[in-house]
Amino acid sequence: MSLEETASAETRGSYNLDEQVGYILRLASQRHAAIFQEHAVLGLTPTQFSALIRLNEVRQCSQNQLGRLTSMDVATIKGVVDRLRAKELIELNPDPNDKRRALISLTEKGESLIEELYDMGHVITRETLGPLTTSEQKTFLRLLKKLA
Amino acid sequence: MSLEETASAETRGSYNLDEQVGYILRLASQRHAAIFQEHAVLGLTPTQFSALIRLNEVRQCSQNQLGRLTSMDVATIKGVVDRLRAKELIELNPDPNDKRRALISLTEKGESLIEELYDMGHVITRETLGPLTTSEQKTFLRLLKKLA
DNA sequence: AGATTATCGTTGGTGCACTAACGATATTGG
DNA sequence: CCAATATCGTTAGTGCACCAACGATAATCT
Repeated sequence: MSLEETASAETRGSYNLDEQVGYILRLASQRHAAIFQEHAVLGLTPTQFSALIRLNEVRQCSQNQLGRLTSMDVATIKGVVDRLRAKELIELNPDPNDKRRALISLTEKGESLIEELYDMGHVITRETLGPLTTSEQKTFLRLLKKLA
Repeated sequence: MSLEETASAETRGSYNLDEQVGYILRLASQRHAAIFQEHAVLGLTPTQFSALIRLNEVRQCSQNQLGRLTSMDVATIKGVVDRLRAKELIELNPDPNDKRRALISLTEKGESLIEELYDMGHVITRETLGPLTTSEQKTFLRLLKKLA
């Protein structure tokens, strides 16, 4: 990076973008996404990962329920479910009690992946929080949760 | 939300999604995005906001430079620049010394918006960090920056 | 000077995230 | 019982974020 492109410390204005929580939050998310991608199996994305983990917890639920369990919009969870189905990690069956719903569950292939996902998650978390000491990590997670 | 949809604390598996930094980071980003949108003028998005602030700092630069200054991919900054141009907040002029480049700068309309953007940014930051005490906010920002 | 290498901006593709509207089905309340 | 309301999943649109490939232009290095 050339000198002129180093972020200038407020040469103009009384505002430092580099100190704004929203801006830094985006940078941290970008870094985490990159780390995730490095370790991801089957090209799984963070949202796909979350959906699989939740599905393993609840065993079975509708699409919109899964969205709420993972904090995804109905439109977002639809795309995620579509892609997980394409990867044959989940399957949809009609709900006998509600013709609107489809019950989603893990396939055998999905089931057999869970343990590996746990390991993957731990590695990613460890690497993401790597720049912090153990005690800083605890503090950070505690405060971050308050903002979620 | 019905009881069945309350996130279950690891009924299965040795993994708690709700404690993973990536997952919480996504939630916090979602919350910040919602707060931003509430206060945004002209339908500005966080990335558009960042680009305007940086442009006001450097006065003039190329599209890719602006991308680097705001940590955006070349493809991403292109879309942001396109939309800011459509809003007539920035303008592009050919660089006399480099036929590949276009020099980007704020328009008068963009210029006149900056002070308002500073105010807007402060309000958004304050509300986003609202759940934390002042001392927690400092700690949080310090640790978050380490992860960016 | 000429070939290699780098940078500039564009395009197409994928995925996440939200809004809004829609038809179908369920639930609720008078 | 029937009308109003709610929920389910789908679709279309916008925007951010990344990758990969591309032609054009610049810079570098024999």
